[in-house]
Order: sequence, then C-alpha cells, then structure tokens
Amino acid sequence: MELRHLRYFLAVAEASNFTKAARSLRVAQPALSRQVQDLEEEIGVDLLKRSPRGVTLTAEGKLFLEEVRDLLKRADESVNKVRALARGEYGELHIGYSPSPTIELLPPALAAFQKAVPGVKVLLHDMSGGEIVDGLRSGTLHLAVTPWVIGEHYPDVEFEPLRSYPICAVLAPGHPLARLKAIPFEKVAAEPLITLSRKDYPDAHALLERMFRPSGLKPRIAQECDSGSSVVTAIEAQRGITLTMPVLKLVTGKRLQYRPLTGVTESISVGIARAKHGDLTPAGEKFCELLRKVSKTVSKLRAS
Amino acid sequence: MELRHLRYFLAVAEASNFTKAARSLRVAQPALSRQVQDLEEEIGVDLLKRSPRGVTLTAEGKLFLEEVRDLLKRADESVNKVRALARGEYGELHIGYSPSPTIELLPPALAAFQKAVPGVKVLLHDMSGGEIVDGLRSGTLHLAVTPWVIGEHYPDVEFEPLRSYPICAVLAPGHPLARLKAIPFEKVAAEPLITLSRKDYPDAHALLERMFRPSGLKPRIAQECDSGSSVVTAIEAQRGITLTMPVLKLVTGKRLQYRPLTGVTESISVGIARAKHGDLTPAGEKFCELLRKVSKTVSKLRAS
DNA sequence: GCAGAGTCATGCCTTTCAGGCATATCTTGG
DNA sequence: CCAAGATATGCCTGAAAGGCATGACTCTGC
Repeated sequence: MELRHLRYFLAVAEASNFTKAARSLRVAQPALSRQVQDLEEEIGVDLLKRSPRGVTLTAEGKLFLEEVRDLLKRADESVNKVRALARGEYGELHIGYSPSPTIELLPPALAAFQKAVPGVKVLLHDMSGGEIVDGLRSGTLHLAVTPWVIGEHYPDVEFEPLRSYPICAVLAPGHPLARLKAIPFEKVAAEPLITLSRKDYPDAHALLERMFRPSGLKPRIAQECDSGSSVVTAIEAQRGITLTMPVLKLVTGKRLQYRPLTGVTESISVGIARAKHGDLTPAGEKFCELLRKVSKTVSKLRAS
Repeated sequence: MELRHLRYFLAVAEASNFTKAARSLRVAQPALSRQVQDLEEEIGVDLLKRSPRGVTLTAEGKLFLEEVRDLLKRADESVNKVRALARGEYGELHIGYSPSPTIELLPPALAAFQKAVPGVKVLLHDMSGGEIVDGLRSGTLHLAVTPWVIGEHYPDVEFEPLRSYPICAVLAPGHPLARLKAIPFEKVAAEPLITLSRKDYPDAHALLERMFRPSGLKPRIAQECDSGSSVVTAIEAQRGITLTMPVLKLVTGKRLQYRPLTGVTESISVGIARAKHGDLTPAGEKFCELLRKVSKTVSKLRAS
C-alpha cells in the first residue's frame, strides 16, 4: 500500500465517480481504476460499489475514507512541521543562562525572538556555569547566555563574547571602603571575600586567581555561596565584599554599593556559549543573531 | 512522497545504518540510499547526517522520525480497522425493536453477541412499527427485531419470522370474561378495545381487520395508545381489553389476565426485518444468525 | 603508516509496474 | 432501440525502483 493508493481512493470517493476523479488527478481513468482495485485487493475488502452510473461507498469504504482523510492530512502536516523546523519557525530552544549577569541582553532578545518566531518554544534554564558547560556538551542545552572568563577553555564548547564588563567591588552601604570613589586592588585584596562556590562556578575562581596572581597576594575567601542571591545576602550581612561586574546594579538596586577598582586589567565577558560541533538549529542561529543585535544596541547606548 | 519512502527512512533511522536497514528491508543498500535521498530532496530538509561509520539524525530527522512512526502505525491500524469491520468484528449495529414482544429473543441474542463480537457496539432503538419501517428504508437502522403481521408487505423491507404467537385476550383481573378458560371470538368482539395508535402501528390495525373480516363484525375501539405500557394502564383502569400475544405475560406478570381465543386463525410473528437491497454488514448477519439460534432453542423449550 | 573492514554514494543496467490508449460491457434515459 | 456515460480489460510504453559493481572516505588494528 502506498500513499498513491490512498490519494486515489480519496479522490474517487469524493467524486463518487472514477472518470471525474481521474480528470482531477490528471491520470487516465483505467489507471485509476486499476490502482483502486489493487488497493481493495491488498486490504482484502471491497471499498466501493461500482455501478454504471458511478460508485458508492460500502460501509467499509466509509470507514476507510475517514481514516484516509486523516492519514493524508497528517502526512501533510508532518512534512510541514519538519519544514517549519528547518526554517527555524517551529520547535524548542533550550537556553541555559545566569539571570543576573545577562539582564542587559536576554530580556530584550527574548522579546524580539518571540515576536519574530512565535512558533518556537524557548525554554530557559537557570543554571550555574558548570551545569551550563555540561548541558551544552550533552546536548541538553542548545545554547547558553552566560558570563565567561576569557582565556578559560572547555573541550567541545565555544564562546562568543558580546558584552565586556570591568570588575568592581561590591560593598554593604556602611562599609568603610565605601567612602572611596575608586578602590585600589590592594585594599580590596585584604578584605574577606564572598564568592560563588568553586564546585558550581569554577570560572569565578579562575577569574579570582587571574586577578590575584600578578600581585602575589592571596584571596581571603570568607564564604562560598551557591547562588548570586546568597552572595548579596552575605554582603548585606557584612560578612565581606565581592568582586563582580557593575551590571548587577540593575538587579540589586541601592541595597549594595558598587565601586570601580584600580590596578586591575581583567574583565568579565557575557556572551553566547554553544557546543563546538553540535550544529545549532536555525531557530538557535536566529536567536544568536538577535542577541548580537541587542548587544550592539546596548553598547551604543552605554557609550553615549 | 510515498509510504515506501517513510518505511525506508524509518528503517534507516532505527538502524542508524543504511547497510543494516537495507538488509532488514531486503533491498540493496544503494536502492535504499537513493530512496532516502529522494525523500530528503522532496521535503527539502536534511534528515540524516551521513558519516563513514553510520548515520545520525538531524534535529529535523528526529522530529520526522516521530511523525513517521505515528503515521505508519496509524496507516496500519486503519487497514486493520477496515478488515475488522469487514469481518464483522468492529463497528456499530443499529437495531430497531419493540421491547415487550421481543423479550424472548432479543436479550439472549444480545448477550451471546456481545460475548462473540465484543468489538461491535450494538445500539438499540425502541421504536414503533412505523418508525422501524422508515428507519430500515432510510438506512438509519441496519435491522430490526419486531412483531410482524404475516401478509403485510412494505416496499424495500423484508421480514423473516422467527417465532409465531397465537392471539389472546388480555383483561383486567376483575373482568367478567376472566372467568372463562378460553374466550370465543364473538364475545371478545363485543368488548371495547384498547389498541396501539393507527399512526404509529399500522400493523396492529391491519391485524385487527384481518381478525374481524371473516365474522363481519366491527371492532369497538375505545382508546388508541402510543405505547404498550399505556395499553396496560388502560386495561388495568377497566377501559377495555386488548388482543395480543401471550409472551407479554413475561412483562406484565400477574397485573393482567391472559385468555386464549377460540375461532381465530390469525397469529402474530416476531422476527427480523431488514432492508431488501441494502446489504447488511457482516456484524448484522452474525446477529441474525444468533437470533435464529436463540429462536430455535426457545421453540424447543416451549414445545417440551 | 598502511592494510582492511566498514561506511555511504555513484554509474550502469535490468525489471517492475504505473499510466496511456483503444475498446468491451453494462445500465439508464430519451 | 440507440446514445450517453459509467467502469473494466488488454496491450503497450516509459519512468523509476532495484540490483550489481565500484568509488570515496574514515576509522581500527597491526
């Protein structure tokens, strides 16, 4: 049985007439007649009652007609779905991200994406840096928007920087250093530090090492937290300070003080991470394109 | 696109390997390779990533695989449904009937049928004689189990008698004639009669005429009812008597008295009515077969 | 580093079968 | 009783599915 048989049967059933169906299918009537005969023979059931003034459906034919209509419709829909997926207009896009550091990029990009390609479901996964790398390598994530320490490499994962942020000190409002407009690195280095956990955020620790190495100093890590919000709480509780990028102001508002550092060259990039060889779906590519566009707009805005 | 393409794609996707898939499909590998190429070309999407050690699915391929699995399964099920219908093991059977007169036949036949062919839904329609004839002619009903006056003919409807019942008089318990063991027809003819309505049950009236004609007497119809239960109520209320078959005892129990008639040759048959040329589904034929079987069993039982 | 085994693709030929044309058969309507 | 219109049948052709041999490529194991 082939789809041809079903298409032919459908045409005959709808026309109640071989001759007319043959015309609409642009085949000769005998060819059509034989194909339908073959179909009936193969399934072993008479579907049509032939008469010299057309055909009528048997009870079996009526049932089969319904089934065939459904089958052909589904076949069509299946092909269209796949084509839509190929055009990036259908499917799911799993994106790993860190909420706070991506606040400048992700929300506008998401809005633009949903407007441009409403057929694609975007699934956001709030994950730590380590989980993101694992997710990309295993294929669970299609891409990630995340901070990245330039110079750190993971096999099979590549990073495309979009925004670069200087590193600043974050203090509780009452902290003695808060009186300075800019804080020299040596002063900061002496303070107890609140950091993200080494297990979940190896990058953050790699960055710390890079910052401290030239000076020969050692960081005094007072506490490791497993999320950004815990860090904020710890700082408010006067347990220490932390070093991170200034965009977090957008999240923490006036609860914490941000001060630029002097004597530090390292910076934090935020951008797109993706698997090196697992090729991205068109929807994913489109999303990257939008992220780049948003990043350009934001860069201009900040420069002016 | 033909089902062949889908079957081939499915085999390749499941084997992740053209060569093995070709073996399981019993075609040569190049033939398979080309068919899948044709499929990809037709839908315009790459479904497989070829490599020198097998194939893997693209994202589009994964989606299409799911669709194809479903499609092929449904195609298979459709054919099986139609075959089951042709074998009489699937579908619906609309049966018109009169509840009381068919009490000997229908319940046992229904039970046997549901046991033998559980895939067929039997839909019972409680209808008057006239409605049954209309239903059979229009095709709403596949068949009917109903009383029939032998000798009455309707175009396009044929009747097969299964059981034949004598006609008896039905009286309220206190009725004067109830003292007789058997009632001569002339005595009955003088009584006021309760009948079914002429509009809905032309047969019942045809039967009355046949009974009265030889004697030259005229029936005194006191009341026409539109259902058997109304007749029962009217008799209990002493409005008159009625003439019908003795099986109704099984329904009315001791509420009414049944007395045989003398001097009457007419009888009432109960059996299968069906459209003359609209051929019955196999399920319908099977049901008729069971009715005949039940009728034989009952006849033997009553004879002994 | 190379041979070998495995992969999928390509070229060429054969075979199958869908499709076209002519025509037979049947029923209905005028 | 014939014409019109329906489906089925016989015969032939051509497109395309399939088979075989082979090519191109990549891993694996020696």
